[in-house]
Amino acid sequence: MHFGLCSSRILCVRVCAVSFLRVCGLKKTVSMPKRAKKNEEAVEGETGNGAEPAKKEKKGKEPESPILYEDPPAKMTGKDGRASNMKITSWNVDGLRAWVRKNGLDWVRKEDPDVLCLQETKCAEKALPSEVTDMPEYPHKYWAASEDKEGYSGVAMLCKTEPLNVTYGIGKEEHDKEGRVITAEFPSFFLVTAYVPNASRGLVRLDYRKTWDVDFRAYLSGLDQRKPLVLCGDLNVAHQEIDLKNPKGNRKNAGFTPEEREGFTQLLEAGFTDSFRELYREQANAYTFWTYMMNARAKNVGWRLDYFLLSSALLPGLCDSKIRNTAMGSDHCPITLYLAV
Amino acid sequence: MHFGLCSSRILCVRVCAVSFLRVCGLKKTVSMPKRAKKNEEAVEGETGNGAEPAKKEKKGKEPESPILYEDPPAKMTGKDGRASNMKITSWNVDGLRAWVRKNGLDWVRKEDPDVLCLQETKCAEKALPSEVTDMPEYPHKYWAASEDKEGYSGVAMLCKTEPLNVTYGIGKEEHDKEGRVITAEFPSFFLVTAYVPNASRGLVRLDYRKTWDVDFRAYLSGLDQRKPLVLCGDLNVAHQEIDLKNPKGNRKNAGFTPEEREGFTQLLEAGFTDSFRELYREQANAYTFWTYMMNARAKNVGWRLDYFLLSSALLPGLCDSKIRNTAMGSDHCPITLYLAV
DNA sequence: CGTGATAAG
DNA sequence: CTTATCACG
Repeated sequence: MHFGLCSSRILCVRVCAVSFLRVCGLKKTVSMPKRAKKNEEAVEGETGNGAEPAKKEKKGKEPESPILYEDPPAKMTGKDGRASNMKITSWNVDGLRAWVRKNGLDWVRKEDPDVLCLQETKCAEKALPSEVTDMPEYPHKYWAASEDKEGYSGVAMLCKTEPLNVTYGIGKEEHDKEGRVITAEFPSFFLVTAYVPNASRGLVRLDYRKTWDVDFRAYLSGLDQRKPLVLCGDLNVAHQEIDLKNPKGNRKNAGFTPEEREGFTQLLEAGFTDSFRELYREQANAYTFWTYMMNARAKNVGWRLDYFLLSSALLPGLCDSKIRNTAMGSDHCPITLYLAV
Repeated sequence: MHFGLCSSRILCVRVCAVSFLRVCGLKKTVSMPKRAKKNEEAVEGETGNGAEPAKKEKKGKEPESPILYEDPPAKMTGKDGRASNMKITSWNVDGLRAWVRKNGLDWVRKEDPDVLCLQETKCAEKALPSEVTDMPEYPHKYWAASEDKEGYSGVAMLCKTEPLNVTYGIGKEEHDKEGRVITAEFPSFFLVTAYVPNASRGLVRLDYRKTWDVDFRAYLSGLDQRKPLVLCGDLNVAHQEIDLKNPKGNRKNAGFTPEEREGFTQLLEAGFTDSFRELYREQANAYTFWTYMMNARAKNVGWRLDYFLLSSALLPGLCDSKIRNTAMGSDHCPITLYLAV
């Protein structure tokens, strides 16, 4: 086989074909080492949260395999000195049944959070595997599934202690048929887990997403007036350039359009804080999602799409916000919040 | 867990749910040995064709794992003493691409027939794997695919020597849109390979099947008047009780209804001979299909659905008709005909 | 149970 | 690439 004159056209075709799958920045390589090798920068990165610090100067090619660290231990006290007494994990599992088969629950048992929030369960309640429904560690379990499309979307919340109250959706008919939001009220805060609608390939659902962003923000602000809140989940947007490997190539792709990024900015302006970015201001290469295609995860060509956002009243109790990028079982990794409440 | 009073209802539900999937005669067992163990009858069976001889007297429970033999060598001469000079293999591959992944072609290369007929290829011509389209052993390849339903039905014929002529379908518009028949003309005979329409669960397509049987028989008779023929493929019927493990339970199921069996009988009455049954009159437990469900193949709970039928003029040259029940890669096994032409 | 198609990410 | 669903067997 030879390429010759038409190689640039072939490249173009490839880029077009995959450009909405969040693989921008990836080049198909003949072979890749499965395990990333350490480099000097990697060692420096220990201060951070499972990824290298931002490079001071971008020169030449990026390394093919930015390292994925073992998490350093979490900080267990807040700014105000209080000790963490609430541990929350959020994970987009990309199909709960497949994730259970891939032993995602083993990781959960080791992590042992007080509350486990799951997104993209893609599973009707009656089809839930017994391994999950039986879990005695979490006696209080809440499920939301898509009403129309079977096996689409869906979120869950598993709690060690019983919430005061649990509600589903955001109180607007047009948004509440896809099993995207569960809100649990605890004594001192609301916990909201969300799977925000994807703008989709060709941005065919971007208009809907903009409506969602407005209504969802209003919902959160309403809650926030009653009690401070934690929002976690797959917010389906990388906020800034630092939040994805290839910002340049993805400005017109779902998850990094100006509209979606602006939506996130407005959420922050409404009084919520991106806990990870609050603690790790400069941390680059810290992602929570990698497309399954093109070996993206091995090369750490990823996106930070999963977040813990906090009401300002909870900030003094923020202990740590971790990206658990070694946990496998989905195209997203879990994130964990340590909070003193 | 306990069953108690409702166990018979549970059984009923299971039977109803699977009764059209040709699993009748199967009981779900907690564990089954993967490899069948030999028994006295099995050793006797060496005379036959990969299965035990019919039991003289049925008493008590049937063995759970009738053995699957290695084929004894084929007889290589016909009744008239001529040596076999034409070897034909027929295999319902249940998805050619999956079958290639499961190394079906390795078996084919070892078997090395002069003509290879495949059914249920479920593959458009442009999607054929190169492993098949490249095969230099078979320079003459013919493909028929379903016109409307992508990935449905489809047959193929691969030949070492070029046929005089090749035609598709049976010359009736209403039957020829599903890629079910290829006819190749060789100097001294026609070779027809067919994937006969399944009557389907609930027998929803039994009426159509009856029309098919009439028209297909007329087509074959027309050919037979010009030149003797070999018909091979998945005829989607077990002719007699000996041709499936559980005749009693399947009389109302697709593949063993009186109508389908009668269609086969009329084919024989039109002058064609079931080559396997001609040579192995009493051979029981000789099947070519086992449902993937309930470990049916390990227990040899199967059906004989694949055949070589011969015009009477070819009978003197019939050397052997073999069921290759150790070949894996599909829910059907291949069959091979040795002929002197 | 398992194949292929299709939708979705 | 990988998860779901569905039709078909």
